Amino acid sequence: MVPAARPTYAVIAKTAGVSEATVSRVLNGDESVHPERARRVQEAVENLGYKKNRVAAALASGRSGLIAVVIDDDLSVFSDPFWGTVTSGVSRVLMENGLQTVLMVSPVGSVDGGVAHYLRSGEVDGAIFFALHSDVLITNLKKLGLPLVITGTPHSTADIPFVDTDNFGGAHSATKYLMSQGCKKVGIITGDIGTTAAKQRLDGYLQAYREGGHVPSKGLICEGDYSFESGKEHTRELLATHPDIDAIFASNDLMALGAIAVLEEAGRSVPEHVRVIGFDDSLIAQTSRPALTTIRQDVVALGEAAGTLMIAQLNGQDVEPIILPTELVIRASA
Amino acid sequence: MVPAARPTYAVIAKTAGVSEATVSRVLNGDESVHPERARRVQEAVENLGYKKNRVAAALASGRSGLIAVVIDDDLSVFSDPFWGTVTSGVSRVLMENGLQTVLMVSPVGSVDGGVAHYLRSGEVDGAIFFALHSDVLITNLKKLGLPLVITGTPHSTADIPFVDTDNFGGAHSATKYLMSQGCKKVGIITGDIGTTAAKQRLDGYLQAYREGGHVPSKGLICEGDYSFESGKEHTRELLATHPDIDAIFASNDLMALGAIAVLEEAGRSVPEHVRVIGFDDSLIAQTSRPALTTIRQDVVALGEAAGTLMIAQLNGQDVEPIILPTELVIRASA
DNA sequence: ACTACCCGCGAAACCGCTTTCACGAATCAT
DNA sequence: ATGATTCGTGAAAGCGGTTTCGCGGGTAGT
Repeated sequence: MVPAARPTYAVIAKTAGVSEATVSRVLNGDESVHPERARRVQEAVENLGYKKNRVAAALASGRSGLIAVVIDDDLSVFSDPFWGTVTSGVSRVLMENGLQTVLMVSPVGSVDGGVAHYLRSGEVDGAIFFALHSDVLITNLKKLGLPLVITGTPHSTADIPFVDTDNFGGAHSATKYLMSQGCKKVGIITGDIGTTAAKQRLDGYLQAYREGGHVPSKGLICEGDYSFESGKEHTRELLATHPDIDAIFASNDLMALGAIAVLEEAGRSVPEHVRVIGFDDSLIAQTSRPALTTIRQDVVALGEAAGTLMIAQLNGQDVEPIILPTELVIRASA
Repeated sequence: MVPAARPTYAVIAKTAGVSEATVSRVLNGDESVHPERARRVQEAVENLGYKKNRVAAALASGRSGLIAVVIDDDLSVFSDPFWGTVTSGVSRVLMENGLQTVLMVSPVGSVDGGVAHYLRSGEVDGAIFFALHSDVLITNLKKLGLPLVITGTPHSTADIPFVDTDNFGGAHSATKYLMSQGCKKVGIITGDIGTTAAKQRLDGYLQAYREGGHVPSKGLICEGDYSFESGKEHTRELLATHPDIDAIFASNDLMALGAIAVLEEAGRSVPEHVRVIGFDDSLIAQTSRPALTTIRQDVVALGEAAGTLMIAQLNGQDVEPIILPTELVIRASA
């Protein structure tokens, strides 16, 4: 026996004794259908176990119900739990709203690459991008009228909706805290300065420094790349140029661990001689020894915010960027 | 000026001077079209910048070009980079084959939940599942004829294609190695025994023990849950019941770090007094101090294998499970 | 030379849902 | 009472491809 083919509007309409148009109205929440007939349709749907064919609906309506999440695989997709976590937050919110998440892990650089084509082709109703080095693709897509959300602050704030962690505030409070603990020479290891997040964290650090009435010597600022190795390397550098350094603020936890490793190798104990503070509050912050003092950012919430912003746009609402607060988590390293 | 609407078959056909049917043939690689006409079509496609509407194609052909990746968010989706990494591997392979990845992060338990419905509704051409506690949903879906791939070994090996790391082999070689270093009392902290991976790793450990001519005392086997805390807890337990323990094999790196933390707190240095070995070779294995000796599994490859298996099925090929080898990575902890 | 095939190609049906349009009935204003 | 609106509803035209079916012409078989 062939499994009963999935029912279509035709049979729903017949068993409910209405037209297909009415079925469509009921199933799309059109209020203008007489309650009694609506009930009959609902009933037929129940009894037949009807499930709408989204593909057909998509073709007819021009809305696919798919949202692309675009991740540039140039950078640290692998091994960095950050993106996966954000994405799951996004996905959950979208699902609750009847939308599906289409994952695109691909080099995004080119404005004419496969991704760009795909997005332009109208098969998705919107796209959520993860921090990019360049905005050209974005502004380009924006012209198409495709709803967009950026996770991370875009370079040009050309009114593209975005969500981000309060990088500036987090870095500011980290630095402030170090100073309040009596540190005089606070080094910073930034992330790739091409990213706005790294830039903002640097700015927060500088601002805190200024508020303390000082200006950090140029040499206290190192540009890292978020990797463990770069944390180690720049800590060695800092140690060489500033033997009297008494604190290091690393722009992520991984580099902070690198810093701690080098410091202890060099016989400086953490936090007694040098305090170290990270950023993210990722898993490794909790498991390292000494446990890492760090700035917590809520990554799942970031994803959810991105999803929310997308939904809002699809509903035609005006949207404002969302900046999520950070929290200083004091553990053993500072 | 309105942006030129995307061209359809109608205009391609007209400019190429052929019928829409022929356009379709050319665009789907049907060999039976006269080369000359095919060329004309290709040309028209080029000139007009035509891009096929996948939604329409999906409706007409019944193939959506979408593959679902289903992740049960009951377990450790957040904070565990594993799933994200596998997924990116999957995504890349699928993309190379013109397929898109639809992410579904959702409680999967129920056979009638939203996910099950979605999969049944024929909007995806296949589904890739991540390790589940139960197989009922799977066998259920299999009846539908939906191509399936499981990442992780299913409980019933009811010929569902799956990909997995060689858990048994990895655990076996880890334990063997510890013994070869002279360890006599090797404890194991397993993962949740409800998962086949945890079970297999335990089996590998037991097998190695047996080959060494001994049988581990019951008390040397602890069931953890892959968390840092559980690594700590069970290590305390082991220390209490077996003060003379000289090695611990943890079923993942995170628990291994927990073990090290407790051991050093208790004054046992690693690896001098107690050797510790983990599983995964995740980022934390490299950054911990002492750096963790561990069993490496290639997580990206796992995802790629899953993608490959899916493609093979879609092409109607017979598929065999894929088991990826592991590698012992010797660092400082053992 | 005549029938039997095969091959390349176009016409048209079709996939299942959405949406426009127009119609008849009911409601309202004058 | 009459014309103007409004309202619920169904018929039908898409949405943009895919695929079946059959036709005409060329090739092969006898």
